[in-house]
Amino acid sequence: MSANLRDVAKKAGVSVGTVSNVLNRPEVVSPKTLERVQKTIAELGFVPNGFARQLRSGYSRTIGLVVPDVANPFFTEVARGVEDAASKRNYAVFLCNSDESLEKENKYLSVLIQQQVRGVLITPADAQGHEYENLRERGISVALLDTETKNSSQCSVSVDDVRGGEIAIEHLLSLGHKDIAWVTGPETIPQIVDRTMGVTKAAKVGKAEISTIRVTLMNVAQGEAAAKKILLLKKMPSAIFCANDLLAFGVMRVLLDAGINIPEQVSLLGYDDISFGNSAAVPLSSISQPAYQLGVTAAELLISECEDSEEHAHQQVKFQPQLVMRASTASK
Amino acid sequence: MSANLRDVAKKAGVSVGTVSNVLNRPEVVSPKTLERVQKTIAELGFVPNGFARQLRSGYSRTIGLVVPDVANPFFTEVARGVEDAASKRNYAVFLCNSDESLEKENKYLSVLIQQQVRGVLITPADAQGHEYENLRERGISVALLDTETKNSSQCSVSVDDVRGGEIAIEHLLSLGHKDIAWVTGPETIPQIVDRTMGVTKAAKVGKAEISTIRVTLMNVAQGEAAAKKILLLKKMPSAIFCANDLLAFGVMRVLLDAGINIPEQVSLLGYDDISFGNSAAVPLSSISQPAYQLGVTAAELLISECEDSEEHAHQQVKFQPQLVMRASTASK
DNA sequence: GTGAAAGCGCTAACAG
DNA sequence: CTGTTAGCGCTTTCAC
Repeated sequence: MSANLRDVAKKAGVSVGTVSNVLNRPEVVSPKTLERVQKTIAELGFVPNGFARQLRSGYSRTIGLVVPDVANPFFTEVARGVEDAASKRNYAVFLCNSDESLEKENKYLSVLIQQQVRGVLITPADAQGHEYENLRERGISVALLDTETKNSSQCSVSVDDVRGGEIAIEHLLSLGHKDIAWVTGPETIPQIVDRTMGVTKAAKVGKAEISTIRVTLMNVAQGEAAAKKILLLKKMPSAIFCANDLLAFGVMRVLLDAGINIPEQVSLLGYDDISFGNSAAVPLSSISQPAYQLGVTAAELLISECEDSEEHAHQQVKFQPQLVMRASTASK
Repeated sequence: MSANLRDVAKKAGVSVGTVSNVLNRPEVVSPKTLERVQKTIAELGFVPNGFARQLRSGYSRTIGLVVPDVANPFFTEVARGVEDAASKRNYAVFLCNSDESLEKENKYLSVLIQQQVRGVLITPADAQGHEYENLRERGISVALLDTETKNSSQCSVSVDDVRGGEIAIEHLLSLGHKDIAWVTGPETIPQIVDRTMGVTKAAKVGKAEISTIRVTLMNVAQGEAAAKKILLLKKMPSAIFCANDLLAFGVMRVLLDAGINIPEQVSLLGYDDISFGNSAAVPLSSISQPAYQLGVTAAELLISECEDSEEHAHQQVKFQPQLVMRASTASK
């Protein structure tokens, strides 16, 4: 088995306390001893046992990241941001996919409690009350990711989804579109609720007519299904706005296959601006969100809360979405 | 703070040993005591401290997953597979991105040792010796992911990359292409070495001429750079084979922008068959790998090794790649 | 069937 | 500056 603190101490001819000091407060150890102990540590390939350390100190250096699905490029980017920022602060990240199911979310939360994570970054599966009191009671910090919080007793990092919905419709309106299909996901998802609110608001102002096509999952296949429904409508809309880019890709495929030109016959607008949008059959116009930055900011906020919960002031950071115009939207 | 074993014991009027028994071997506890203790546990919302438990028992229920970059859709799929399979067995997964750097890989490995993971699933950053003796010495199981191992003392789950390279060239040869550009990554990456071997082998058999364009990272931007180099060649190849789909997307973009038709003027073939290939400007022909399945299989193998290292027989699982023909390759 | 007690490996007082 | 020591919360003999 591998070496432990006592082995190092014995071999270096010092006490365990000194070795512990070398590890945790090297500045209080004399240079000579420091060097000798460090050499021994290297020789033995000693790595401190995290459990024991954490058991003693009461704190781990791990955080949990709970997202609906890392396979969605938006969340993949977010996850990379979280991971990079956490790693910079020497934290390790547990990755959990909730698949937008409350049940899976709870299961993972309980796993994370057992693993004694220091904090949790979560994109809630459900629009309702994200209190996570059971975590807080245990001293686990929680920050909301890509979701805004109403109460100011927790941190959140989000993108203004209401504004995103607005921007999208305003863009389509500016191109002369008044008859717009809104391909959207389950109303249980907070982001969907907000974007819909923005859509409705902008449509009212601009006197546009919105027909809603609701799907159960936000992926390419469901986008294809949605497009098939649109093709059956008595009157084709002149523009289609999708709640994310994956849906838009699915819609694009089916429309092109049906011989409908984009953007000549129908304008198509996505959401998330995932990097592949650029390489699509028709480069996809989209609403861009700073995904990587979102992850970085959230991780930094969470870790700062973990490390000095006294000093820490909860923040609600809100990024602004941006319209990225490519080839898939055009004047009517 | 939250309740611990002693609190439960005191409240229930029993000893800590008994509470521990309730938790771990309920069958040895008398029904009456059992019920009383369980009620107390529920009342106090007691969740055992994982550290202490693991410190004592010596084993955690966590594994580490080290991949070059989760943002690459291929590895995202793999990661989902790993996560799903691990979660089914009640393991939590640490996610680490090595960015194809040995230094980062080592840093993460040391973090994982500290976290006392039970096993590690790794796609090595470097083609050379993946022994990971320092992990094994510590009783941490290691399985290679998307990389074949030479020695039979460890598990590996991989896809036949030599064959993949061959299939690709054979496909292009069958379409009449004899002058092929091979856009590839660093030779330090095992997958690259193997695919190149397959390419070379098939080219020799088919008497094709291969010109190699090497890039440092396997992403879209580098694909664009490679395409610019190809445009400067005195003689354009009639087909381009890229070491992954991201490179191919970059190449596609630049060629289309330069007014070159795909596949009429140049055939383009990718590798990985990521799901967006379908939605690309020209639907991308590619070599498909069972990414999700790869992740699931690797996680199951690793966990089975962790749980009974006595019984466990090391396995080298090798999946076969498959040609997926779409619109980007055609007869010369 | 239950309780007492010895650590797992480490950190953080506290003495010296 | 270094050594000694008491636990962190739990599991696991070993008595009773």
